Amino acid sequence: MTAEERPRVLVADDELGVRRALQRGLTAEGMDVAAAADGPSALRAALTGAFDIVLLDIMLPGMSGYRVLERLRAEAVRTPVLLVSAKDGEFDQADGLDLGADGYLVKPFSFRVLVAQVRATLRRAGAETARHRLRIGELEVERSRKQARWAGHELGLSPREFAVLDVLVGRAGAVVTKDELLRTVWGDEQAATRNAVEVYVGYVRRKLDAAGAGELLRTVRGHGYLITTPELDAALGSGG
Amino acid sequence: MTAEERPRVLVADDELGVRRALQRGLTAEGMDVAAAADGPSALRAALTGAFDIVLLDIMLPGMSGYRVLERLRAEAVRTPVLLVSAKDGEFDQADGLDLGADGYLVKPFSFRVLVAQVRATLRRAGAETARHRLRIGELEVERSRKQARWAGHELGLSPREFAVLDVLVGRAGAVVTKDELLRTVWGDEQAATRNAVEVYVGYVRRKLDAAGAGELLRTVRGHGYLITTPELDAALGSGG
DNA sequence: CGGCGAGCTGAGAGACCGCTGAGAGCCGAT
DNA sequence: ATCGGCTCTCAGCGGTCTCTCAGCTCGCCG
Repeated sequence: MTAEERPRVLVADDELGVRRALQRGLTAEGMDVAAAADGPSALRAALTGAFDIVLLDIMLPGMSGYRVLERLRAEAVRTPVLLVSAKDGEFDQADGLDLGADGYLVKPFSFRVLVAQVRATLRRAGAETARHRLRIGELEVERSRKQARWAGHELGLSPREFAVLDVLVGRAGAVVTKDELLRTVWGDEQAATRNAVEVYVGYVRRKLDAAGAGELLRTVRGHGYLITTPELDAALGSGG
Repeated sequence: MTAEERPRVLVADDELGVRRALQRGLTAEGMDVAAAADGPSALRAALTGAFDIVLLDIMLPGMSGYRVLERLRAEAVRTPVLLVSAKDGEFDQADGLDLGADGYLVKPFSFRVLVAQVRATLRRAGAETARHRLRIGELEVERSRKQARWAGHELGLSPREFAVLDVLVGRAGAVVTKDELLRTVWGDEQAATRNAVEVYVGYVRRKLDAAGAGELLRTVRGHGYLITTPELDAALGSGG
């Protein structure tokens, strides 16, 4: 597990100002930030497992932060979650921690405390729990087992193929260029050419097709490749 | 996770009343509690690694909680630490988390919040605690006796073979690479080559086969070896 | 409509991976 | 000294995987 990549943070808050501020601030701290404005979309985005940490406001429209957290844990998603609340009642805090939260922040919090919390939580979780299992729709990528499944059906990828899919899924919702794939999968020496990437994406595609995942891995002509879901589009697209 | 044993808690606080109260309360919650009244003795106790969690007051005679924590981490002791303080300044909190604390409590805290924090932290750390007797389906590995059995039938492994199986079983459900096995079984000097790992996995396999455990130890080409069972797959795949 | 460049793919060579049998070296027990 | 068990290396074998090449398709632009 590469040590210091850019951590991916999901911010779930109903106030546009908060989302904007956190997005700007955390980006400046070297993190990739996605945002969700309501409970259901926060849950959908978090369920993909594509994030290293979730900042979850408790009072969200559609579905409370508590219930989002509860559902997440019920689905065996172990992404670290920091609960954020304007309340400071002890009951809230105890309930949140019992539900499997990894920390608690009370509004108004200082940005410095927030960053320290996020960093500490990321450090604690390390590479082990975070983004251990990724889910994009029916696609499941289990890193500890080097296994990829579509609708429960094992794809049987070779190591290279798995590495390619892993990178794409890890950056789900964003276009990944061929050069990026070359760098991360083939290494910085870049022994291989870009065509190798095309060939391997082709292999992965064939196996996805065979399992029934037709249009999942898309080509964005002139830019690279993209794996996404509507949920992620929403979170990553709306800048706040 | 493993069945709930009694967690061992170290309480470091200079006020006798607080120590008494926590001792009584946490014991009633099913935990074993030890207490330290000053920094140096807290450090000495924590350095033993015999605790599952440390409640560390920041203002301690002889040595501040910060420095205790710092020394602990410097000595590579990773026991979870909850910092406790009367202060609520943001700087304290940020510093503590940066030093490697696992949580923060501000006095006066309610007992309910404390217990929730402790539980949450234990739960988080819990997965990695050592286990003595491992069971993977019909396979039983008894570490203290260096014995492995399949369906009650002793396998008769040599020390090396046992060590290999032990690592694999300890990581059941995840792929273990040959280099990882080399490091953990053969030691960091890596006197042996990767082929030695292949040879020993072969030996272990033969003995497992002889006992009737055919497909247990699988090869994941290009990645390493994997021991798993349908039950484990199910647990990791949904319930966690 | 024609041309260009981007991307896709079938074929194939060679490298690489993992397994195995044989056996050398080492050690403790007899 | 001899034996047997354990550890580990070596060489060789299938078999798979990786990656290049060349030809092809397709979308885009003028």
